[in-house]
Amino acid sequence: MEGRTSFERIYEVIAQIPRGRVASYGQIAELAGNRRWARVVGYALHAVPQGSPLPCHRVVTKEGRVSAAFGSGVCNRQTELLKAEGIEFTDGYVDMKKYQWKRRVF
DNA sequence: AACATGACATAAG
DNA sequence: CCTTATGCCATGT
Repeated sequence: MEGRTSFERIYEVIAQIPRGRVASYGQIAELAGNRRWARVVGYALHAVPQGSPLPCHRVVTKEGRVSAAFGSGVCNRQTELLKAEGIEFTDGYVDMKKYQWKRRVF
């Protein structure tokens, strides 16, 4: 059933990000099915309503930097939230080597 | 229905 | 390191 749109798949992936971990847009896109959906991932997150259980604050750019347009969105304290989860920031960047989420194969 | 915009990533110069 | 170009999908006008 392809009734699921890219958004749905993307939301599924994001919802699976464990606490204390971060994932890049490209990674989510790849896990969702296509690595070129990175842009769609961003748009999907932008379309996420405030009451959504999606940990949108755990989504960062591949550089480990918080997206620029986050201030006007849902979680304007993304960095703070991540810090609260135990993620360390260096000069505003996250150490992706340490904190990038690796999807476990169940 | 067509065009433009947007929370990105990658390749090329 | 920076800029430009391309890919992808949904939304708004």
